[in-house]
Amino acid sequence: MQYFLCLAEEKNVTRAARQLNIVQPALSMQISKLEAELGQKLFDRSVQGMTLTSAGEALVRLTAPIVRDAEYARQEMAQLGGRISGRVSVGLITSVAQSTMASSSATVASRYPEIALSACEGYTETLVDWVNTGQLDFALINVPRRKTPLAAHHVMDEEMVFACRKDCPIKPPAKLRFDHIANFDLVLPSKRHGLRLILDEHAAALGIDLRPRLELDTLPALCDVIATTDFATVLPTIALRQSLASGTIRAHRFDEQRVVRSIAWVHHPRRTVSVAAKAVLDVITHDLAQAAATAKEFVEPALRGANSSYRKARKTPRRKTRS
Amino acid sequence: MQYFLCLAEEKNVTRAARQLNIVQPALSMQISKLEAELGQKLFDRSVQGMTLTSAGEALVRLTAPIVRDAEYARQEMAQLGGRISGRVSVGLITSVAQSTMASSSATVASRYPEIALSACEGYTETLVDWVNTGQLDFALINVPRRKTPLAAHHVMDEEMVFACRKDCPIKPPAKLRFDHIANFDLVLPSKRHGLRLILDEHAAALGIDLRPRLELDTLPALCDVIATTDFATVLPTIALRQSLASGTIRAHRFDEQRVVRSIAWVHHPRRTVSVAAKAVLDVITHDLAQAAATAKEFVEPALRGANSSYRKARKTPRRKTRS
DNA sequence: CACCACAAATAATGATTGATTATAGAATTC
DNA sequence: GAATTCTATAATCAATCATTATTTGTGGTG
Repeated sequence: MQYFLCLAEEKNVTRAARQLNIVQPALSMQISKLEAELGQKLFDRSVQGMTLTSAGEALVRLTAPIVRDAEYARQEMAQLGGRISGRVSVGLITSVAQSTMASSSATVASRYPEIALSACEGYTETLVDWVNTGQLDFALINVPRRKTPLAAHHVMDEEMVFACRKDCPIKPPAKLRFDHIANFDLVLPSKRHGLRLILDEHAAALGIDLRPRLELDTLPALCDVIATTDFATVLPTIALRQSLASGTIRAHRFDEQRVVRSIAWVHHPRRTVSVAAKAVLDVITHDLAQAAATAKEFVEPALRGANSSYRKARKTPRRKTRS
Repeated sequence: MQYFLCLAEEKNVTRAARQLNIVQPALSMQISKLEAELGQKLFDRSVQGMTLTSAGEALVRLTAPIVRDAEYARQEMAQLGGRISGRVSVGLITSVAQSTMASSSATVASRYPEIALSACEGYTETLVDWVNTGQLDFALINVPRRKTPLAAHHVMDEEMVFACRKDCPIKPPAKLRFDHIANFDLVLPSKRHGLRLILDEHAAALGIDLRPRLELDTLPALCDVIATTDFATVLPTIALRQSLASGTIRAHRFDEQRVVRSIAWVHHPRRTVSVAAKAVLDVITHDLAQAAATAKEFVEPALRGANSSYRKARKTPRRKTRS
């Protein structure tokens, strides 16, 4: 039924199927089955797609409220939350885990005492794997360039910034370009890391060859290296948040040739996400947005507009320490 | 979801499951799965059944309109009928087939030109089998004493009456009892026939032993024998309709120890009946009721009350000849 | 207290559904 | 006329759901 409505909107089996996270023949079959069951044609087939017959239009009118009600019911039940329970296991890429889990796990524990949460950290690729096999209910990952078989939902975009020690001898120029980083000794995540892949791709597109002197996958360690040596790095802001807040390092936004990484949450396309899992997701994304917002305040040059003055207003931003 | 609402009403898994044409563990599993998905208990389990929690009540309020709308949508789509199409194959016990198919097939053909109808005749038992294997969309059968695995819906009850030649030498008494039939030479359907089973059971309950001199399963032939010889029989009225209308035989209602057979339509419990099939079913049941009504007019003694005078009003009832 | 009766839950197996890959057919477009 | 784009069909494979058989738990009864 969902299928039918989606197709009715898209008027194109292939596209609708993609949107529904299934393959085209599956949709074709379901639709023809539906038509057989109702004993009437719902679509007029043409080469530029499928268009509703009058019967199809009638069915849209009849079924639209149903899915609307169903969606509403789901949400209502989720909000009935005091008693939400269940086992929820999530996977997070390290940057997300580092910046959210301390606070998020506490929030979940207090707000949903009957949820048993299990969070694990891992590389995008392995997390996708865990989700696929059902070991994880969902995962927050870097959007992979390659198609995954999972249902993905965008969470946020985040800029990757240059970072080095506070009093680094080599000062980055005011208008920092990505290719300037060749002048620094770099410490970066290994190739197994999604962030590194993004950097490599970006560099390759600009004809640069990234050759870090050091490769480190554990972010706290990496930050520590930055803070205590003259190494520099390029990381998303939230990964640097702790160190930025403590004032040991500083971060510079690129003026052009910006690098952006996107975070998405993924789940098994044909397994419904429990309300408990959704609740956990909400908590984490909320904390993640929070973390990103505060982290962004430390990056130089300050963003133009309201944000900038806002940042200047408080030199020592408080941060939630809820763990 | 249907399951949930049904259980909410019944408050008893076993009974609800029976009503849903599934077995008890199936329902148990589905419900607990639903609870896991929503992360909250929907029922309080006790020994005298299951009672809704507040969350369960909330879900009832939320889902009841959905199934209502869905049911409404089904019906609407069915009524949008001009264009109903599809292949429909039905099975009918002989008595029903004889009295309806001539007219019903014509009606279906004219009213639903895009339905391809295939009707077959058979014994209750074999028809049930065909339905089970999916060779038939549904069947009209005698309600079997044994449980079938099919979903059954009552269609009509019908009296079985004594019948013999118009000028039979042995006149049946005014107040006919079932055990009187032992005085006649009987021709009855064979033991393979559902009607015969009903008669045998009825006879056994009364301590009578039915020993027909002749066994015939083809109803027209049987009627012919009745009309042309001194044999007598006991059959449901509609099976005798043709011969009664032509005046060659006469039928007598039993005064006591009545025999009633029930007709039901059955379909695969987990296969949805297409609207085309439903349309065909409607036509057949309508014609069947019609046939039963006209057939009843010929049976003696006339029924008391309104019916009786109605019958007397027209000695030569017209009958639809639509074939 | 053992025993039975009844209701629901669990486990193992089996059938049906639905998704997937691969492929074919029909209609445009270049 | 080859390539592209869209939908439909066929065969295979996985997951869901239902079934039978069995177990657990609770209350009534001799």
